[in-house]
Amino acid sequence: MPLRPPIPFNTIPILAPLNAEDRAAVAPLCELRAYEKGATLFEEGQPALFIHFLFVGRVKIVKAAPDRDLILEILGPGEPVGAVAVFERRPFPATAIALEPSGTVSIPELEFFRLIEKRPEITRRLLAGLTMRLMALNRRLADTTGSVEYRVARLFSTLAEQVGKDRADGTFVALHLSRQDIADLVGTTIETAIRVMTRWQKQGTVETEKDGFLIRKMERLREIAPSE
Amino acid sequence: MPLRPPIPFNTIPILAPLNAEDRAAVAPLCELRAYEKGATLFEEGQPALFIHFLFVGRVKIVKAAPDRDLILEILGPGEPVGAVAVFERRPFPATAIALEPSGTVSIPELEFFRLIEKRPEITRRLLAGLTMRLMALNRRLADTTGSVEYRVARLFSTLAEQVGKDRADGTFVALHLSRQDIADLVGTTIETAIRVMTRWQKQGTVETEKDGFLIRKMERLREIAPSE
DNA sequence: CGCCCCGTATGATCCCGGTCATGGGCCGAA
DNA sequence: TTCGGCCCATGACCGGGATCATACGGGGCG
Repeated sequence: MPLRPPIPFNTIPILAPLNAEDRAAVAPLCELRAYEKGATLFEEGQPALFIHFLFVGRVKIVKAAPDRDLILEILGPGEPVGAVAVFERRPFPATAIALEPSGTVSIPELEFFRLIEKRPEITRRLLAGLTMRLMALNRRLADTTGSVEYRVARLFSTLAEQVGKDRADGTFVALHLSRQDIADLVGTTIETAIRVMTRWQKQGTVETEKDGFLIRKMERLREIAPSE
Repeated sequence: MPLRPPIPFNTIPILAPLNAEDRAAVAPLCELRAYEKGATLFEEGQPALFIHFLFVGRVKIVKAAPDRDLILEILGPGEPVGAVAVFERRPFPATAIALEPSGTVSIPELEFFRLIEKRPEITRRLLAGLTMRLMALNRRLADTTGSVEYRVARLFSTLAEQVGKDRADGTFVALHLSRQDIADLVGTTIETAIRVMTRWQKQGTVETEKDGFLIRKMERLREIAPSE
């Protein structure tokens, strides 16, 4: 039962990068669908004719096992449901069932791909959006790993490459960051940031000066292991 | 200086999903380029004519600031360099400079998009690959947050929805997982996993049976806070 | 039967880092 | 000048979890 209210593009990250014009082109293809708890969105083996994006609710992906079903994943709002199968033109490899009352934006794959072949801009924007999100996520993942000391060390290595000015006694970073700033940048508390900085101060690795930092022993910074 | 040796598709996640046929189609467009330390890949404002993928080395993205350059990011092997600008058909918004001797796979954007318009399969595979990686990353990010107890609680909630069989005394999960398995699933050590399980055993939340687990107090599991 | 391996269990210890409290130096405003 | 704020520094303490060591029970197997 196709409906015609506005499509919630912004709650669907994959479609969010589309501009107004693209959206106007895509919108007529979209159906908004509602599923009750326990309803089946699609079943394993069916041809993947629709790209579904979940915008409210929760859906489980299950694979029928010999004795009992096996849940592969549980998807929430914003996530694509079965999109990979659609893109790869394969039948759905598993079954999707609503765990709660759920709503999807569903697009017939045939028309969707016909559209993006006619309007390559859309492809480009989809690729751009996905690429950006991937890079952002990668960064977030990398930045939350490792010990605090490791993260601060990476921060200063980066700063050195950025505004680093080589001097006789080391590399000077002409940037006044408060301990609080450092703590925020690496995601810790001010006390821990202070402790790291004073430790480095004492061992002559990095010194805090009036209007910046002097990195005396860059090697020392690079030697610090993630320890995780 | 275009070279013709094999393209390292597998070190470039965005291109990795392409199959042999696609690769054969894409390969002739690719140039392998080498940059010395300090060399410029492209400069801010230039039209984005090439998609670059870094397969060895390290590249910084800098934006010229009034006094000093500002490093926006540092990219490593496998990452696209300036791809978003290419996809969106905009001039490069910043400059890319090799921090180390680096190598890229570079593809002329015009020919690349001409190719994928001729072979929509490639688009589909690119979209599928990106979507899969995004979903995987999202999951990893979500699953590394919170205390161990919280993560184990989530694991069992999920299992309950999966193979949960309601009984008079609770929900039975007919799945024999060793403590080691549990530890691996939530990313901790075996001892910590054991401690959580014995704690729950004692307080009658989850009991380990011969060939599965009996969840006696599902509410208790849901009450456990992330604590982070 | 005895031996050994594997999985489970538990205690001791240690480290990292967050929280709380306290104190000192510097500076601008009253 | 004095007072209140802000930033830096330091110590005490605690909790989560990793690591190490040890112990116990149940099988398979020579």
